[in-house]
Amino acid sequence: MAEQIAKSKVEDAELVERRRAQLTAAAIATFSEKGYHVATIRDVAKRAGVSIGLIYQYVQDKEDLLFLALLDVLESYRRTIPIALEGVVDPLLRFQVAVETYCRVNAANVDATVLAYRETKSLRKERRNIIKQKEVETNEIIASTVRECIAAGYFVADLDIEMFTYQIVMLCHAWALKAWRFRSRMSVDEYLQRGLRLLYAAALTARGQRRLREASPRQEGKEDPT
Amino acid sequence: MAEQIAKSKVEDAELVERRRAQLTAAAIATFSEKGYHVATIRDVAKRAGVSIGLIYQYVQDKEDLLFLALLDVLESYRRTIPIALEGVVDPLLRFQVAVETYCRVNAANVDATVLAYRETKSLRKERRNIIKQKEVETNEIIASTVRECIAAGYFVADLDIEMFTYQIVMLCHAWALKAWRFRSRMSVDEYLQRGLRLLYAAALTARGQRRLREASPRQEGKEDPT
Amino acid sequence: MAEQIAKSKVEDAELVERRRAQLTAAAIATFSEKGYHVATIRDVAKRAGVSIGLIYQYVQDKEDLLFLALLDVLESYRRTIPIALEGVVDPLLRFQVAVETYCRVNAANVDATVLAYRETKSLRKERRNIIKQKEVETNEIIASTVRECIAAGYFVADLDIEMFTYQIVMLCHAWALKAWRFRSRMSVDEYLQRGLRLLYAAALTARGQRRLREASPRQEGKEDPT
Amino acid sequence: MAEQIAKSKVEDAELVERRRAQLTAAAIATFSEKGYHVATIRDVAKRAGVSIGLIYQYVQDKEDLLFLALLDVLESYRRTIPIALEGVVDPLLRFQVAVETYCRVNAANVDATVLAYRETKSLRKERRNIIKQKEVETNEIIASTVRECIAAGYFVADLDIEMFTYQIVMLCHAWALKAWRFRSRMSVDEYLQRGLRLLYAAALTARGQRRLREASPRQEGKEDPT
DNA sequence: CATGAATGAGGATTCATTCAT
DNA sequence: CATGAATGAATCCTCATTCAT
Repeated sequence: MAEQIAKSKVEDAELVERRRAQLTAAAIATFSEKGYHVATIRDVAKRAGVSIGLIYQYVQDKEDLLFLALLDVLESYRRTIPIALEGVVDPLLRFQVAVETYCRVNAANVDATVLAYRETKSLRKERRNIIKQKEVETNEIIASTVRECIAAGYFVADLDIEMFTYQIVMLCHAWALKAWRFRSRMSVDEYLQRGLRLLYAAALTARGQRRLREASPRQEGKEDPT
Repeated sequence: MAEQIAKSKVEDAELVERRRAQLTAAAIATFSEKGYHVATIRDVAKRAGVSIGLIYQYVQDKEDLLFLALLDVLESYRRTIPIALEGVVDPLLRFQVAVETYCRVNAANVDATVLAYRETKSLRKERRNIIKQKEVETNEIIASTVRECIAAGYFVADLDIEMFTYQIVMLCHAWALKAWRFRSRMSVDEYLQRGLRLLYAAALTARGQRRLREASPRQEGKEDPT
Repeated sequence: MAEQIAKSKVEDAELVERRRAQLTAAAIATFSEKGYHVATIRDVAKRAGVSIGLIYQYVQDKEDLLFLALLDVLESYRRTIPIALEGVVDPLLRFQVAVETYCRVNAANVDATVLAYRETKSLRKERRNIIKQKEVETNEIIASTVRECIAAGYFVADLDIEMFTYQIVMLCHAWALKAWRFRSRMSVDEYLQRGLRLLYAAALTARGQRRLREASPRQEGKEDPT
Repeated sequence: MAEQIAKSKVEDAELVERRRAQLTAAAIATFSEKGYHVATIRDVAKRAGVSIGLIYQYVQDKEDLLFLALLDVLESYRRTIPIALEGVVDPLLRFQVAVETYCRVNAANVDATVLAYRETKSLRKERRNIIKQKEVETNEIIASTVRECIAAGYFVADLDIEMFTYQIVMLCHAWALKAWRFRSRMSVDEYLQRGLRLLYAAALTARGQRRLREASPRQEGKEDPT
């Protein structure tokens, strides 16, 4: 959580929570739009509909705002993916749901993802590491579904799990990073399918392929888990 | 070239060339280290070993410096890859050399690549588009080797060329973007081999696999072409 | 008023009014002393006893300060002359009071008048025109008293009103512009009397001359209306 | 002369003369157009068609250029009026020719006159005094024709010579200073006639009036002496 | 003599942060 | 708690002046 780091001058914990959420949202929007350094505290205050002074009661400095913003993005993965996975038991399905959810959350927050790539370096080392740690944890959620698939014999036993997971993650990020190339020509879902098909080639066993064919129809029946 | 955009107050073309190169190098180093907005013109001047005023004789403003820096990175691909490909005829080898070169140039300029991801947005639209265009052109170099491999029957005929190329490119970029994760645990070459192996699975035909096995020994025998 | 043009970042209208007056006074003093371009914002801030940043909360840029300064001078005529004219009914007296007041306000703000002559050109065209317009309006106040004198038969019917008014105005301005010549040798009042005597020759009818002789004693009895 | 003040690094006196004239012309044009402080040495160099370095071989600093420019304007009166007066013997005619010439030179150099009003203060005191002295001398030329007119009985014996002369001078200057008001509505000659008519009222004796009527036809026959 | 590249002090302006209300 | 006026350090950029060629 953010509270470990940033101290607030306000006592009322519930209010702090609410205000911080408000400020974080404004920060993400503002920083994404203008970039962290170009955006001013005034901009954030205006967007949040509060005064400049108010901000400094819940946050120590401008960097806190950036930290809160970046943290929020990473948190949303941790919150969303497990929820989407609930009740899904088949390993291949779990893998698919995890990836799809990750990709969609990402697609729904393109600005925030780009922000993370642009401005993580603007944080002081200590906090940068926290962000990196969060990212590793998120990747781990996907990596674990990969491992399950191997255990279930859907993915080849000698799969390079680390690289495979990273390529999946980069595939999702690329949608945000290179949005200008893809967005006009295909939907996220289409993008993801085309990207995954290539990666499946390296991972799926014969059994996995069979499972995939059976599972596929289900895809259409499933509602957007975001 | 950069000259289409940035006008200099100095006449002597050869001097302009030299000074700009000097400034570009200093800009890449400085902006990479501190970030574009945090770095000051003074920083760049100091690094280049020149006065502040000198900079403004060759460049209109700070953004020009960023533009020059980003352009330089993209240009280095265009310069280097074709040179590395010279004399290489076998399509699969050409693909490999192109990718390796791309990856190595990238690895040799990690800072610059990261800079491109962070700061392209800091350019005004017009210039941002020039940068994007250059990137597309670079990707096209790789894409063309992919097409050659398909024509030669090394890669499957129904390969999703666009996605495949993009995944290759992102694989290379990821080395720079996520250096903190990989660099301590493997070399670039190892990284690239592991990453490529996954992607080859989707691309190689049986014939391509055979060709790859024959070609592989070459890898070890060949010197770094960068 | 100035508000039509310059926007302030501060809301409180009353405070804006007060601060602007403070800044305008400092600007007039500073710019008059050093000249607009030589004077620095720091100089103005110091003179006003405020911080540099404070200035930029009430003014958009340095030129705003100049505009405010020049406007203020012109405004002071519009404020002062009508007040001095209050209750004065005789046309010739009205003319005299108007001219004297104009001349005294001018003499009390020699610096500002000189500033206007020196720096009006430093304003961007739009604003320069506003200044010119104000000047025309001020002249018109005097011109109207001239017309009254003609109507009353004090001034000759075929008087070249425009030129006459302009010469009056220039006479007053010259006190400021050529202060170095006159100031050591005579008082403003004396200067004005000597200058007016020449111009009266062209304007007064016989009846006007008679009226002037009667009115003159009043001069001594009247207090300085500035 | 200017040489008393500004020292040149170049020996050849004739060349210095020529170069200075060239630079002075460029300085007047540039400073008039942009104002002394806004204009750059580069601007002047460009206008003169020489290098920046060249300027510093004939002039010590930027202020020298301003001094040279202002001096040149004043000089042109001293050169031109006596020439125009050559051969003119009648005092009233001499007065008229002097004033007309003054006014026309002034009108032909409106920019320079305005420049003098704007930037004389930008000179260091010592030089400012030289400029003032020149102005006094120029006025003296006109004042002397006034005195001649009094001696000849054309002007009233108790004429306030100083004020009268000054009003004449200001009348001429006003054409330059308030060009925006008059220029579109009348010619310089018309302007001068209308202005003079008012002032004549204070100066002319009955005899002077007669002389003026006789002399007037001359006006049309005389060519522009500028 | 002439050139113009190089220098760097100096000025306008911005904006994170504080604090009195 | 909330506000927003006030502060001033810090930055980009300009331009007079120098000096090597």
